[in-house]
Amino acid sequence: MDIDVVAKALKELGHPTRLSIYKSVVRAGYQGIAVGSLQEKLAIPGSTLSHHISSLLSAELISQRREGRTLFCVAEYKKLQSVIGFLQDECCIDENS
Amino acid sequence: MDIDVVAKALKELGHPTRLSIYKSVVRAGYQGIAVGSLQEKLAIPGSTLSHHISSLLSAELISQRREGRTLFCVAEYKKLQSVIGFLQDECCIDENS
DNA sequence: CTAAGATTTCCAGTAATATCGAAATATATA
DNA sequence: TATATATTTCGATATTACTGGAAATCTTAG
Repeated sequence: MDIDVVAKALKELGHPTRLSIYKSVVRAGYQGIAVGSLQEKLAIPGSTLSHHISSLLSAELISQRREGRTLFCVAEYKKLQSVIGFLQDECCIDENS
Repeated sequence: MDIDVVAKALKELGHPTRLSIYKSVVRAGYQGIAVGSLQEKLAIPGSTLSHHISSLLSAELISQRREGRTLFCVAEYKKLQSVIGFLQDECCIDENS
């Protein structure tokens, strides 16, 4: 996995509010969680929330699914796995270098 | 582990140059790698490198050890482990919430 | 077709981050 | 002590990010 892609993902996770959002989305499972529910749960203005969601989308950490007027945010679990994989594989101790 | 602490660590890792620095430091093992070696290896100006190293230090992702005039950067492996742990534990699927 | 609900985009102000040359500091060596 | 080496701090600038109110969009329901 490309280091720039990993850095991008880590960067977007590296903000307290966004990390909270992401945590809520992940814990919501495969069905996801509505944007409105996130707003209620985290008590932040809609526009601010929307910006943060865009950031997470831009890193492909989450995706969205529409159901009527409601947009659900769903975690891209594979992305998180590959980021964790990078940290474990590329950033491990190597006595030969 | 506090979410703000994790976010801080992720934020500092979320920059391509810093992630490269961190990767080199981690792979250098417990002996660490000299600041000068990092500069040579990554070909960036000393002042820029120094700022990035400060960022990593501020997140306690690395520490330093002096040997004569040379400063070695050493990875704080426990920190990485706890960040990975957070992502795996706090950000796992939970069907009951 | 109009109104209401859900979410985003626009806009603007403010704050934080990134970059790097030059000067300063710290440490060792002659 | 003078000099060389290693690294940081200063200072200045450019860029990017964060925040949130207001307006716009998109979608469904009446």
